[in-house]
Formats: sequence, structure tokens, C-alpha cells
Amino acid sequence: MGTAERKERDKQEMRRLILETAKRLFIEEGFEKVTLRRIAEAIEYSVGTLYLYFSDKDEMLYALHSEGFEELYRRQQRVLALADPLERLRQHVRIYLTFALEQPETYDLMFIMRSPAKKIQQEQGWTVGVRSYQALEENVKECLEAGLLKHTTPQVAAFALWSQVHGIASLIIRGRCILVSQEDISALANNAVDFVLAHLETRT
Amino acid sequence: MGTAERKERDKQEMRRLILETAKRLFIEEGFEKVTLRRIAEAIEYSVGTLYLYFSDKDEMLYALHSEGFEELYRRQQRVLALADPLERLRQHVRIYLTFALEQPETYDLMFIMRSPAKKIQQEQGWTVGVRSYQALEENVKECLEAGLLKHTTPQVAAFALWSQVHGIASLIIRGRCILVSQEDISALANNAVDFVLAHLETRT
Amino acid sequence: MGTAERKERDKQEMRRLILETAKRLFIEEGFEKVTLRRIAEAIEYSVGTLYLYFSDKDEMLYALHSEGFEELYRRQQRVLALADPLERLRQHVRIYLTFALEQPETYDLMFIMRSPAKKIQQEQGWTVGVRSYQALEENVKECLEAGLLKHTTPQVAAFALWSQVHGIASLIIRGRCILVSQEDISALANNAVDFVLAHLETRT
Amino acid sequence: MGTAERKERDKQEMRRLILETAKRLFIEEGFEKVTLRRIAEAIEYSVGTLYLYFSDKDEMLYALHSEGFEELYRRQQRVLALADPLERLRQHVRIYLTFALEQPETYDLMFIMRSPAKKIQQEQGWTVGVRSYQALEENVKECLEAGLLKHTTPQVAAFALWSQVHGIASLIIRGRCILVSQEDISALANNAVDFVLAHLETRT
DNA sequence: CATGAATGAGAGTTCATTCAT
DNA sequence: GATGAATGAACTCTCATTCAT
Repeated sequence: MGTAERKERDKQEMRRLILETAKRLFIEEGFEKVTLRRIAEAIEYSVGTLYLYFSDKDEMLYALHSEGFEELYRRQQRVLALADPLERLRQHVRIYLTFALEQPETYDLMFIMRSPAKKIQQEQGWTVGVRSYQALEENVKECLEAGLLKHTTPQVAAFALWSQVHGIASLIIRGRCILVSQEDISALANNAVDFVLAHLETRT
Repeated sequence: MGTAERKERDKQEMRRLILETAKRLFIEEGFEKVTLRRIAEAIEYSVGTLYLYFSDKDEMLYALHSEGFEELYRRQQRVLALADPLERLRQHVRIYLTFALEQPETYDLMFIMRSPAKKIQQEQGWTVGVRSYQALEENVKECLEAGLLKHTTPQVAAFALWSQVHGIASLIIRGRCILVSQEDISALANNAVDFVLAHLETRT
Repeated sequence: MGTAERKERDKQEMRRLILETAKRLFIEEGFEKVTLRRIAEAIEYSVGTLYLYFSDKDEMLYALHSEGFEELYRRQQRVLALADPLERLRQHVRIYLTFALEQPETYDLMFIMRSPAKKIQQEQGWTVGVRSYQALEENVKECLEAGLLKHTTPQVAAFALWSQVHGIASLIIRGRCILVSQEDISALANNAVDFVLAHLETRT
Repeated sequence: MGTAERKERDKQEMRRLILETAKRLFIEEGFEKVTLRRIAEAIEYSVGTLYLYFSDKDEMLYALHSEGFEELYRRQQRVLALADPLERLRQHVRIYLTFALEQPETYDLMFIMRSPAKKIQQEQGWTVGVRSYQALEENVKECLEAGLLKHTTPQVAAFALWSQVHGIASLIIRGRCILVSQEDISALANNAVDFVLAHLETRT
């Protein structure tokens, strides 16, 4: 039925509206300060309405969390086509950083925020995220096997890379780069990544 | 007058007591769970008393923030004696990571938390921190000048190193290393640092 | 018109369905926990639909209240055939207690609950109930006139009996028999009734 | 210290004020309708203040519940001096009924209300009450042993008596005696008790 | 006839902060 | 200097009820 479909679409749109608004407020005011009331006010609906789309605040956070990981994974996929594992790894890292800086509030929720959402505190809340990490580790492994990266275990190399990019992203997102002018931050981030990445390659 | 001095000293001691207690509670129970009431109970004073030593909660947070940076700087000092700039840099990094993992909640407040304290949001709140960063940058610069690190600017190299260690620390502190067993985390952290550090040296 | 009749019949059936469901839920989950949403879900209709058959929640409660009294009266009727007024009275009491324990939530609504329904608060809401009470009083009166019960007024004897059984029923229903094991409660209840009843008879 | 004592007394008075107010509202508006906000308004304090004297709503209910049982037990004590167990039992019953009708809201809370308070739902919440019931049972036992009551077990006789008085009290308190004029209710209650009590004695 | 989206009022609870004593 | 009683504003969440479709 056309009407049924439209209703379903409307429902999805409302969820989107709520989530996007929540996300926007998160940037503007910080996660912990955002309350259901504020979200409701922002979309000009009553608080109760939020509960028609999410069973509680946790579920809202978890939805954003999940969407974030889906999006990240989707972006990672674009890279898989690259035959050269090292080039693929480079792109991998770049894509991650881009994602973090393009959607800082989502990234924050995924990798920085001390989430009050119970679901996220359980291990199962991370299955989507684990998949992404394994893709990275797999990529690193290939590089190691092809002798393209300095010798170490895939675990160590993957973690080193991840923490490198995460460090950059989270320092920027949480406003700890006060010494660097806003315009140069992105350049600095890229240079730092390049610097590290370059010297982990065996060629150098 | 002696009494005036003693009074001032007493006042400082009380501030210390409060701050140490707050820090301990933050670590034991997590930031969100610690209220002024809990701190007051822990030191066996009334809540109102806290306001005799700090004008509000923000000021307490800011004091902890500052103390954290003082402590970090103090630890950095121990390293300055080392003649070899590269070895000094290695220790520098190691000291930073140790501090972060020994005092996770303080580190969190300093480098991760989107601080509610207004004072920290202003640039002047970071002067203590800037000094630490400059010490690192200075150390990096020396290494570069001595040709001990792969070529780049001091800014880039320092930021790369800082973000590397911060990334490790913050992933651990904010519980994002769910794939790694609790016991292995510290080893993994060290290995990752070693891996990166090693390959940024020119010798390799 | 046949259609009009059928419509009316359908309407009645729907009311029945709603009321029976409500009653079932009340017994299963307790009064407080049952919301209109839960009733609606149970009958697989929307909440709004309930308002097509009842003007508000009060009216639903009142309907259940009335039905309870109808059911009680119906059960009382079965006893009228007994010629011996004393035996009839004994059965009367027994039937009352059985009803209370078989349909505790309905009994609760009828005789215990401080009803939220405004209609019940008015005297007219009790006409159905009064009929039942008069039947009991009539029965008692017959016993007294036949010299089968110890001397007193019908009012006193009827009230004494009613409050006796109500006391038993309400202590059980509202969970005040915590000293008595769940299995023995029913036996205790019967023994208590027997004890009292027996000694009010003149024969003893 | 005098001041310490006065402070303690003030604190107790405030608890009393809150409890009495709560109790009064319970009568006027019914238990379930009374909210913390209403109580706070009634005593002209803020809602938060209530939490300085009671840790939550449950504790307030439980305090009233406990006080009720203490008071009932205190009243029972007055009767113990009577040498004649039968006369003592008569007074026992009368005292119970008087208590119920003098403090209907407290009695309601103790013996009728389906309490939401968790503590009351646990068996330990009733220890005070159990003591009272055992006193009654003991009295009944003495009567039986002295051959003053018609033969049965102490359990059955005690429960019969209790449920008799409770039935009367609860029908009155919950407004089910609509047929009887308000003035006659008390007389009717007494007559009913007398009627039953009299005929359970062996003398008759 | 039936729906389901929306709401307003209100529930219990928490907490940083103030201030008379 | 220290207290602790008091508060106001905020929190998340629930529910009977309405109404356009």
C-alpha cells in the first residue's frame, strides 16, 4: 500500500529529524548537557513524542552510535578495491581521519564519549565497530606479509596506527590543539599522519 | 604575623585535602558519579565548607586541571638530565604514558573531558599545559637538529608523537580497547609506542 | 433493521472483549500496572479504539464494577432454591467467599478499592450491589424468624456475617496473611467461616 | 549540648510534620493521589526538603506503617493487665476497632492499602505487626485452654476474630456501608462485634 | 470503524548552590 | 570557620486523552 509506505517513510524521517537534531545539539552544547527536553524543544515537539520513536535516551544514543559505525564501515569499503595493500592502508587511515573530522560529533560518540548508554557498555554493542577494526587489522597483516611494513605483529601495528589517528582526531575534536590555528589544524593532522606512515614503510 | 601565615597554610592544606579526595573519588567511582555531597562526606565536612575553599564546582575542576599539569611537568623535569636527546625523548614519551595510566581521571580531565569548567575553556587556562608541550617540542627539535629523527618540522614531529601517545592513553581510558584483554593492554600500549618510536629514528 | 441490531450486537461484543481483557490483565498483573495501552495491546487494537466503546477510563472501571455485582447476584440466585434458610445462608456465605477468591481483582474493585471512578462514588453506582445485600439480609431475617440464629436484629446479623467474610477475603486479597502459607489460606478461611457460622446457630 | 538536643528535636518535629501532613492528605484525597509535590506544597516547603528527612517516598510510607503498628501494640498493652482472659479478649477486640476508626488512614495503610513500598512487601517489613497478632493469638489460646471459647484451634479462632473486626473496619473505612447512616455506623459495628463475640463464648 | 501520532500534565528524584546560625 | 537546612531548576520517564486521517 502506498499509504503504509508513506507512513513508514514519515516515521523514518521523524527518527532522522530527532537524531540529527540530537547530534547538532551535541556539537553545540556537548553531549552531557543535552537533555530530552532540549531536543524536544529544538524540533518543536513535546518530550513524550521522543518516546514514540525511541524507547529511552539510551536507545537514541545507541542509534547514533550504530549509524556512525555503519557509515564508517561503508566508507572503508570504498578502499577495498585497491590492489596495493600499502596504498590501501594509506587510504584507510586517511578515510578514517576524514570521517572523524567531517562528523566530529558522531566520532565523539563512537570513540570518545563515556557513554551512559548501557547497551554500549556491553560488548555486543560493539559488533559493528569490531568489524571495522578487523578490516584494518587485515589490511595491516597483508602489508606485513608482503614485507611492506616494518616488522611487528599485526596487532601491534594495527593498534599503533589506530591510536595515532584517533589521537589526532580526538585532540582536535576535544579542542586540545589550542596552540594551532584553526585553519592549520587539518594540515597538521595530515602531515603528522604522513610522517608516521611514511616511516613505517620498509622502503624508507 | 605568624598566625596569618599559619592560617594561610591551613587553608592550603584544606584545599589539598579536598582536591586529593575529589581526585580519588573520580578515579574510584568515575567523574559523573562524584557530587559535591560525596566529596564532603568523604572528608567528613559539610557541603557548605567546600564553598569556603572554592567559589564553585568549576573552580575545583580547574584546580585539579592545573595540578594535573603541574604534576606532569614535574615528571617531565626528571628527564631533562639525560644528555642524549633521543633517549630523553623516549623517556619523555614513556613518562607521559605512565602518568596517563596511573592517574586516568586526572588525565581525562586534562586531555579528554569536554570540561564544564568555564575557566578552562578560555585560552589562559592552558598556560601550564603549554609549557609541557613546548618542552616536548624542544626535545623533538634537538633530535631533529642532531639528525636523530627522520626529517620533518618540529611541529609535525611533536604533534605526531603527542597524538600517538594520547591516542593510546585515551582509547584505554575511555574503554575502547574492548578487544584487548585488560592485562595485555599495558603491554600493547608499550609495544605500539616502541614500534612507532623505533622507526622514526634515523638509525633504522 | 437487522443491520442496526447486528451493529449493536457487535458493539456489545467489543465491550465484552475489552472488559474481559481488562479483568484478565488486572488479575494477572495487578491493578496499578494495567494501562489503557496494555489493554489495547492485549486485544490488538489501538488505544484510541477503546474510546469508541468507553468515554473514559472511569467508565470502564464502572462497567467492571457493575458486571462484578451482576455476577455476584447471579451466583447468589443459585442458592435461592434451597428450602432450609439456614443451609441457604451457609451456602450464601460460601458462594460469596468463593467469588471473592476466584476473582480477586474484581472483588477488590467492588469492595476494597478506593475507586477512582467518579460514578461509583455517587450512591446510584451501588444499586446493583444493594440488591445483593438485601438478599442476604432477607435470608438472615428468615433464619431469625425461624429461630435458627441467635437472637439479634437482621441488620446486625447480616452486617456481622458480611463483614466476617469480607474481612477474610480482603485480608487474603490484599496480602495481609503473610503468616499463613499460601496453600493453607483457603482452608483457614473456610474453617474460620465454619467456626463463626456454627456458633451463631441456635442448635449448638 | 542543649543546641544539639534542640536540633535533634527540630528534626523530629519536621519528620512529624511531614508524616502528619502526608497522613492528612491521604484521608482527604486517597493514598494513590498523594504526590510528594502535594505534600511539599501543603507544608509550604520545597520538594527537595522532603528528601532531607526521608530517603524516598517508600521510606515515608514505611515510617507511617511502622508508627501505626507501634501505636496499635502500645494500645494492646493496656489490656494485658486484665486477669480474665475472656474479658481481656473482648477489650482486645474493642481496642483494635477503636484504633481503626480513630485513625482510619493509618489503619488503611497498615491493613488495606496495596502498598507500593518495597520494604512493606518483604516479610521483614511486618515484624512489628506480627508481634501484635501473636499477642492476640496468645490471648485466644488462653481462652481456649480455660474452656471459655467454643472449641477450635487457636489459629482458626484468632483468624476468625481478626478478620471479623478487620472486615467491619475496612468496610467502613473504604466507604462500603452506604446503606447505613454515618451516625449509626459505629453502633452497628459494635453490635456486630458483640453479637459474634457473645456467641463464641461457652457460657451462652 | 479504527488508527497512531501527538501532547500536557505530572510523577519521583538529584544536585549545585545559598545563607542564617 | 563551619554547618546543615532549604531551595529551584533540572532530570528521565509515564499515561490518559485527543484528533486528523
